[in-house]
Amino acid sequence: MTAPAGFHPSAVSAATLVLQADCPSRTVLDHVTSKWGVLILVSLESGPQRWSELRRRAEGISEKMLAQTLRTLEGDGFIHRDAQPIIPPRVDYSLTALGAELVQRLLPLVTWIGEHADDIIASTAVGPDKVSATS
Amino acid sequence: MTAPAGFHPSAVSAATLVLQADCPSRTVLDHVTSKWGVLILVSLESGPQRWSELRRRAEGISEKMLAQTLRTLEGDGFIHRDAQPIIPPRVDYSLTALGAELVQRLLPLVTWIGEHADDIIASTAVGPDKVSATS
DNA sequence: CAGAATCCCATACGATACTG
DNA sequence: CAGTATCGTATGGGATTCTG
Repeated sequence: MTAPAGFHPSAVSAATLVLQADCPSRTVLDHVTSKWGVLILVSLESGPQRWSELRRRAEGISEKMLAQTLRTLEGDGFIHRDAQPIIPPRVDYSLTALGAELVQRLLPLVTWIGEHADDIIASTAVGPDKVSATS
Repeated sequence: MTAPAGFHPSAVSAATLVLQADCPSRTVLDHVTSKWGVLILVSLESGPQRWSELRRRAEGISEKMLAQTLRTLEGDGFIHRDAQPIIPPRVDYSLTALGAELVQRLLPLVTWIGEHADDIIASTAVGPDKVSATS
């Protein structure tokens, strides 16, 4: 079907699947890379967390987007939702095995970005070469 | 508690930077994980490509978004733009050294998604799932 | 506390037309 | 060929309010 098993174990073939418009991987990628998807997943990497805790950790997220992102990620099987029928309610979110696998691929990315973001933003030269420096 | 004693402090801290609202890494992450950012970067992994070729490979992208995404990524220093002053124009885009580093962190992610997307989407149980209308 | 529902706006995005 | 400019729409997403 989509992943020819007989091909070389080259990572490229599976990676380029996402370039195809009709491929399911496009959808999953969109879910994960949605504005808050990565942040929620990365936050959960440090263990199960409650709603209020996630909301605090993913700085700036609104309740609406937290709920929406959590539901999408849960629908994809990345996140497990544990609602305890008590008053007041307590709901814990955690990574599923699948989610944990995903996050393992996410961490190198966000870590690298975290380490290089300063340089990248600092050198914001919105031009091919240095924009005419000092002229 | 946010500082688990038994973990590797370096890796965790850089990864969680992105959770902070004011952190530059948030901006870079948004650029990279923008709707078309990942696709452009992954596409360029297989070597320098012309405008028209990128447009063809990133299926579904509009000219506007191709231009916009390329400029943002170029501004971040991930992509190099080589415009040849000939008629008709020929412009080649390629990854910079920085961009290549980034893509190395992107490939495991998109590869993994490419390999698991079918399962993920297939089992899409979004709450009270609608009965599959095979008709 | 953990959400759902509603309102509403900003902008991301696509389609088209135009240009050097 | 490789864009830019303009326009219109869809949707993302924040603020607020309400509920069990």
